[in-house]
Amino acid sequence: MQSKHPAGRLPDPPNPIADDGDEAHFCGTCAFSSACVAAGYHKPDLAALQCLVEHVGPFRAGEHIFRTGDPFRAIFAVRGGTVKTRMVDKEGREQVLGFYLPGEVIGLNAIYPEHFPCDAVALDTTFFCRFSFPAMSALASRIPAVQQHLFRMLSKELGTASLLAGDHSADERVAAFLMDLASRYAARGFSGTRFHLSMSRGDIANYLRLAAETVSRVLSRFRIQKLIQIEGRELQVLDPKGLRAIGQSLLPE
Amino acid sequence: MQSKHPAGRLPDPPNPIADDGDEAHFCGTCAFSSACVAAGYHKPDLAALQCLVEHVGPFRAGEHIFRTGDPFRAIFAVRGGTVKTRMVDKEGREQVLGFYLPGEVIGLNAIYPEHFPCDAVALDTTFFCRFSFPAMSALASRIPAVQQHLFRMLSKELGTASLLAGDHSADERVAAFLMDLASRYAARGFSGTRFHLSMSRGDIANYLRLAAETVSRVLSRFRIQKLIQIEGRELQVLDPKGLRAIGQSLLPE
DNA sequence: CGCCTAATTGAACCAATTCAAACGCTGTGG
DNA sequence: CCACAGCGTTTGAATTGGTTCAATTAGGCG
Repeated sequence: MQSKHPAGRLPDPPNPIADDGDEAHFCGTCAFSSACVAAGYHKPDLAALQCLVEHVGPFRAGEHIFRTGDPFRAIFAVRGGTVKTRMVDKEGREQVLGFYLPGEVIGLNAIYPEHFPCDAVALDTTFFCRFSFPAMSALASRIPAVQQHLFRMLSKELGTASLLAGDHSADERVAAFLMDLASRYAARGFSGTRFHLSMSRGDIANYLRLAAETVSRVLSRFRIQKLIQIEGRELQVLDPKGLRAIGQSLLPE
Repeated sequence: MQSKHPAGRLPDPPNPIADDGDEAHFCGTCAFSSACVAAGYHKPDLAALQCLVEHVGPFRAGEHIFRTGDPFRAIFAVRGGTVKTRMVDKEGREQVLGFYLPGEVIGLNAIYPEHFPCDAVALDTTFFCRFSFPAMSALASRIPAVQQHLFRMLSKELGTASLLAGDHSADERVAAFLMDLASRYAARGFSGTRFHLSMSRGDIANYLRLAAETVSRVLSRFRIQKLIQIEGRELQVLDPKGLRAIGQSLLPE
């Protein structure tokens, strides 16, 4: 996935969602694939699941998928590209809540308030599967696997605050952030050692509750220490063990 | 887990759950009350809901309701008392994840991993309703209101990270913490201006990512500024508007 | 080419931490 | 009954990691 043309301002989406003809393959990296499988690809249930999905996009860097206060009607699975969610307080200060990679889902935190409590902003060219939530819950009532999948996704997201937890040094936070990204990319079949940072240093810093300058300094230090290779936003993890060791107290296990 | 007499030192709990005879009234402050109401108090569904509930407790200060790694079988609604959830990293450092008051639910973050990812520790004498999660999901499939209620609880908890978000001063954090507690107490019918802090300064500090000394200093300052009255753990909010103003960027609205 | 924004790097500063000491409360044991 | 130990809390003084301010460099695009 991940558009073939990652850079921002292309006149037109390079590869409009072209693989619709091969749903089974397309869904392989989708957040709902396991639910689909559980529902059974050949049962009529699957038709219902397909039915409530809508492919949306492309959105380009800086565009909003939804905005704070928008009425909640659907959740979005990222098919390609990267998204940040953020809140903006009334003084205009931004607070980055998270980054979402292909296969991950945004909008779950809007179920309860029934309005989106945050903005979702594309960091590069992004595509989504849009799932009508009312239709999804109705389906969940009929198909236990779908219900279970929703419960699990929600519960999983509850465990995601860990990168921000605790009083940890800038080094720990940045190392843990990089390894978290790496493992999430790896989990979706991308390289876990070489990837593109779709977000700016400022976004990373904001997310980690650091200053952009601090993130820059830490990354420079990691490079000097041969933990990573980084040029602009192209990252290569040279010493995963070393990074993991630094960020260990913030990472799983 | 959940023995009636959890190894405690008291010969007997002061006020053993005495209101079982009046379920409807008892459930008034319960986290599931709205689901019960939606299910209809007089339908057979309600019987099913009652059926999967088990009253557990008392637990006394310091006792564990569940521990990291315990297999996930149930969620717990706090009936009385206060609970903290926490993680302990391998260096032995504690990380407080949250405090839970009567009417609130713990254990939702264990659905996905299928094991509790944290400890739950009683801060004072606590009682719970224990809901078998398999039974609960089965019921949710049959009763849309129950399913919706679970979705909403999960989603609501996703929005709870806000007190920790952002780079905010100690004053902002503490003020927001106090007002958050106040509003949660008020929402459950307790006083929102006078309440007991069941947790130590150290727990508050850990939760807010501050040092215990800092919390102590801020509280002292707030007292001098006549924002609060505080003696030990007995708190009275004298100037809710003032506190809210200080913590505004961390609080709803 | 030149503008604009992002990123890097250096130096000064500051809020919160750490270190340290004293106080108060509670439970224990002589 | 009182002395003592242990823990939580408060308060003061010194330290520091990260921020802020500032200047420079690099990169993308009209």
